[in-house]
Amino acid sequence: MTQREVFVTQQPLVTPECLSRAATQVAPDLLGCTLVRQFADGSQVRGVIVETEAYEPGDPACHAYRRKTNRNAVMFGPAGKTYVYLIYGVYHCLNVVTDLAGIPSAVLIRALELSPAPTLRDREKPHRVAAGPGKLCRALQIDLSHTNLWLQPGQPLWLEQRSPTLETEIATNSNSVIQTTRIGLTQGVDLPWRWYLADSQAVSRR
DNA sequence: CTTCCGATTGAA
DNA sequence: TCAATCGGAAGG
Repeated sequence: MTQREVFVTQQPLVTPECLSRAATQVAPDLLGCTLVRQFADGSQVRGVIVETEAYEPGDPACHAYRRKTNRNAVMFGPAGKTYVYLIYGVYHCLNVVTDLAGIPSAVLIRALELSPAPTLRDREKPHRVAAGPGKLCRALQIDLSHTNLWLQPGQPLWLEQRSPTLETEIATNSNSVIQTTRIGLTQGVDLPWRWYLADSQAVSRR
């Protein structure tokens, strides 16, 4: 019997320490990292993060801008947890909580390049299936039950660092990352707190 | 309690 | 340009 060994090169995890910095620092650093979704049966769907936005204290667009509520409470806690909310009663959005406890902030994951590309009977182009915060949550079956969870193996979601190849590319080529203003906001529209990988076809919008 | 609204998406 | 659809936040 011929059997081939399959070597899974798993990158180091993105740890709470790494995430315990300003959201505006973490957001660009998450580009190229992999979001892993593991289901109850052990199966996984992975996606490389290609677009992010930062939300910080003093930012009128931040859900924690006014006060601490039941919904945004997790943003006031330590870095490394999920913050999922429902938008327009239709879509869910996934955030990674950042910075020190007491500094409510988070990074919105806006788009993923799924691997392998989904083979759905979908009218959508495969590389666009997770091209948007609502779409990626739909693709990875993320809902309100996934808020306030630690991002670590054993949980439904966790983060892995960039591959050495991508790390080199991003570190070497200053044109590989684009920084612009955020999308869909009614407040804080001028803050340049959105980042995306220039080469990605999964970016929600340019 | 009532009213209003949104860090979206895709169809018209 | 605009509706869908609902949890949460604000106001009375």
